[in-house]
Amino acid sequence: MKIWQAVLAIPTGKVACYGQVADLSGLPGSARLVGKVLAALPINGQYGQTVPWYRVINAQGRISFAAGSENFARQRDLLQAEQVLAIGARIKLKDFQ
DNA sequence: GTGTTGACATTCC
DNA sequence: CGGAATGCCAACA
Repeated sequence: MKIWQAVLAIPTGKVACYGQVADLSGLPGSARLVGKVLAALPINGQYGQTVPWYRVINAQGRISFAAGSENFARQRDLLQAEQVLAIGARIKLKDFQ
């Protein structure tokens, strides 16, 4: 199972932290991989589907991008569109994992 | 085949 | 609560 495949496995309306994605990929403890791979891999459906990279957040329930960056805003919007409520900059992992 | 690169997690102050 | 230090391995040139 590749990283991006694990990301594809995240159901709509839910989120996963990097550690969970790494675990699903069979790589526990390799959370950095996830970020690296997400940055390098298809954001544009090159594997036949769009990779929901925006459903992947860090263990603190926050977006990994710098607040105020365009990617941050885009991810936050996409998550809201999936009914993932964010309190301030925090997402309720407890309710969405 | 080798080396570099990270969108992090976890633990320990 | 937060900051620092460490480990991790796939993707890419």
